[in-house]
Amino acid sequence: MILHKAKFHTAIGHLYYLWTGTGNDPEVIFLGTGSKSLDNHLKQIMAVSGRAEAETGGSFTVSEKKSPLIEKKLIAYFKGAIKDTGLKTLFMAGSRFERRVWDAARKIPFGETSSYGLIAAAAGSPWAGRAAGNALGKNPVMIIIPCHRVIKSDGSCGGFSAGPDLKKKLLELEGISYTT
DNA sequence: TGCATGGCGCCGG
DNA sequence: ACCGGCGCCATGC
Repeated sequence: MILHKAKFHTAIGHLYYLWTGTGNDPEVIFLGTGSKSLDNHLKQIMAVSGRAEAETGGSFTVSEKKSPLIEKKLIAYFKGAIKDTGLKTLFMAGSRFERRVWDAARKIPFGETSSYGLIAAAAGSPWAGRAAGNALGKNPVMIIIPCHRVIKSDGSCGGFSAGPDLKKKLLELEGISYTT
């Protein structure tokens, strides 16, 4: 399996991503704000695959390569031209619970918010709001899975792995403001 | 197996 | 409104 990694500049700063597939039909494996976070995710993938490799014999090669389509969609999103990137994702790490949480968060529409408790319930564990927060902190594809739309049940903003300021910025792009 | 660690939630003071 | 405490739950070491 071939994994591509690349970096580009956007309205919210540099973004680093990892992807696979073809130019017309890319699958995003990771999207984040730091090269370090990308490398960490790559490590997790290797750790997970190390176990799978024993059975399948499969392996990876990683190379630097851009995806014009991925970059175009994200830039259009930041410009406000589209409300959904429509990009495909591929989870190569993460527990069952984490994947369920990510899938639940993906369904939150542009301009709307949900809460950690509600996401936990949607993931099948109604009282696991805290754990849902942990899982969202490991969201491998920010923006594509809009975990920034998950806020605290009391209406306050809550945390964000890439920094609370960026969370507010992403929400403001959708007409939701946190002046405080 | 146990224990600490979180992007939480709720109730008191 | 702002805390502190306590309960909650999935992970990692």
